[in-house]
Amino acid sequence: MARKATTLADVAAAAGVSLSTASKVLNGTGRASEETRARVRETAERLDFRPNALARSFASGQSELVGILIEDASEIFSSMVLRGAERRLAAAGLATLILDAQEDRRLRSQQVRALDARRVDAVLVIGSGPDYPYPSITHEISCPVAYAFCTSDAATDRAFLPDDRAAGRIAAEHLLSLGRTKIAHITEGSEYGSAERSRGFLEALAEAGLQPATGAPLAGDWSKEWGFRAATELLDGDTEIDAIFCANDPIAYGAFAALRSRGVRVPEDVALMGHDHFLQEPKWRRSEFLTTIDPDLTGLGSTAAEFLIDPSTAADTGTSTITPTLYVGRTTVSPAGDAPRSSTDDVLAVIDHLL
Amino acid sequence: MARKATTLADVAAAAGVSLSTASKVLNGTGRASEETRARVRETAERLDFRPNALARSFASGQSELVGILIEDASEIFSSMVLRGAERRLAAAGLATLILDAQEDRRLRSQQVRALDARRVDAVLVIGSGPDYPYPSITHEISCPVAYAFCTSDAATDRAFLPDDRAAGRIAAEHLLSLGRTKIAHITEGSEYGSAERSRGFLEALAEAGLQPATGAPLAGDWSKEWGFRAATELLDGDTEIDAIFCANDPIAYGAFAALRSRGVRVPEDVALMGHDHFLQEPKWRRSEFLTTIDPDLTGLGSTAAEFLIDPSTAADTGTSTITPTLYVGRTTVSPAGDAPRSSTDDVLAVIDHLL
DNA sequence: GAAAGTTGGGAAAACGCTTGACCTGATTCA
DNA sequence: TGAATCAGGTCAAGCGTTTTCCCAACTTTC
Repeated sequence: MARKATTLADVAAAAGVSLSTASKVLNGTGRASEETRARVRETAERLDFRPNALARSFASGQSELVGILIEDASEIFSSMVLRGAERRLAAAGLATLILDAQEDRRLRSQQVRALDARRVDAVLVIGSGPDYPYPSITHEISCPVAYAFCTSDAATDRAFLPDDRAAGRIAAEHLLSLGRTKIAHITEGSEYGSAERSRGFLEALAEAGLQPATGAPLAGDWSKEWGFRAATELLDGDTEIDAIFCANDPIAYGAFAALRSRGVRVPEDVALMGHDHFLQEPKWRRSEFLTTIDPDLTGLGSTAAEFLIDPSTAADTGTSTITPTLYVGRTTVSPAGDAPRSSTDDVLAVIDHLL
Repeated sequence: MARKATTLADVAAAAGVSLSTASKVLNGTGRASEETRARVRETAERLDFRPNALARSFASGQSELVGILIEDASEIFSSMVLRGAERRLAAAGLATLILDAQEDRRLRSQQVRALDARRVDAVLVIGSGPDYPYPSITHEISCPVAYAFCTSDAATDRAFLPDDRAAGRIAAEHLLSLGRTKIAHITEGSEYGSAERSRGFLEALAEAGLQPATGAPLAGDWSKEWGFRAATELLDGDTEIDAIFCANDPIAYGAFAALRSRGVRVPEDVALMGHDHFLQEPKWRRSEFLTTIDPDLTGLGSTAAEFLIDPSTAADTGTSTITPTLYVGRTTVSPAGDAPRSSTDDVLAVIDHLL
């Protein structure tokens, strides 16, 4: 500990130049002969000069710090956005100050003040999804603000959202491209939630002159239990189906269990797909089992970060969306030829036994 | 944006006092009459004075920022430690600067310099577990450093680890308390890894005059596949067992699948337990299915943070351990009375964790 | 009623760096 | 040859606080 830090003044003195010259050389601003540059650099190195970032920030008015206001960092979706943003910012040499509001309004405004006090260069707000507009903080702080995974309640704020509608379309197009036509849709039923996803799905279906096998989507909640129940009822009913699009992965897993328990072959008899893809993260959970759609939340995070780093990369106002990606797994397309059975197959066997 | 910030000087002038008086009042240092205090405070309030934290830090030498150096924030164990630490620090009004080294040595030392440059008040290193000693950075930076979820390679550094030995003991004691005596132990086999956990387990067993049913623990890796395989072999062999302690939860889930696939009842025929408990986080994954031991990694994080906030709370050198907690689930104790227990629940649990 | 203490408050020196104005000598241009 | 240009540097003014002295005016104390 306690090693009296060497200051720029020390370096300047040791190198026989003025303070300002030393500063300019080390920052690459201003002019200096090649010789002087070298001497200053070498001296700084030799003296193990570590610029005091506090002083620098203070003097230059740039903290090289960006604040991230997140509603709930332990929530899986937000945390993916966070990760994407962090990486991008780190790559740009910006440190991040992450404040978790834990859904507490009072805390939130305190935190805005704290970020303002620390003179962060920019703020990224990570919300709880498209359905929860964030109270705009753009005017409470004097730096650029972007909203990721939420909109702000001020329409002119810069926001980034996943393209849920596209996700729905992609799902429909994938299933249609496989020749499936009797497609069921198990979704969540609140007014918001999966609405856009379903809308996109229905649109694409309609463009192909189709509608869900059940007429309307089956609406419940986001749980695997609901998936299990819905699929079971579907099988017990008399609508014939050859595919199911579930609004999220848990529902799809539940549906899968139901299908298998009735001896329905997936994907041969019924193709199954979900949406989220995060169950396959991190590495230890990776699998190529379920066909699903990845809203690319980390991409969303990095895009939002990119905007803050260099606002010219995007329109500086309004909301833009991130295009999702389809991940094809074994629940819509059978492995080619006699692909080696994975240990997952064992599990499937187990499930069969259990029921 | 751009609201020209009001400075302390503005406040002082408006309140008709000197700069220093204003500063003292607002910080509660120095002396001032009650009347002056009130006036200054009121003026600051009225002018919406937001102290420039950068300047303050610069002047006072205290950044009110603690750096967190984490090896891999996307790794579940470290991230729990991180969460615990963050919460504790936030509660103490300290912001955290989180740097993810992503297991890159060069990056790591850059990051240490970055933290030093920013004059953080303390640094918390979050490692990758007891088996990966972290190269001590204590002398590369002039502030207190604590190591959480790892030791440093300098014995005198302050480190915090989970008490793996105690975890093993607790497991044994739980199973013994249930009257089980033919207990198998499926663990991971590297030299380090689960060694302490197993040691504690074997010790406690020995104290009861027992040893594992199989004589020695079954050693493999950390995967559910290994759990499945080991349990299968166990059932195929001729050692009789009435309980299995698995070194982690994935192994336990694999073992569960194997047991169920053979029609073995859990817990009636064989009691099963694991270790980790994190699969049950976050909320949407919570379940009380598997009996397991929680190493209390968030507690570890907050304890380490506590140490940095107030070093007097603990010895200021050496390693200390965090006591784990037992969570009793349905794999060792049947639900009381005739609680409904559909096998569907089990299946869903399996799907959830294995696929 | 003088010495000693206490209380309220101010002046000014850091803190370490950035930055723009300015200076000097050499080179170029007309 | 004189003016204009330019490279290479230096000077000094901030930046917004904290903090260390120091002072004046009261209060006690003996």
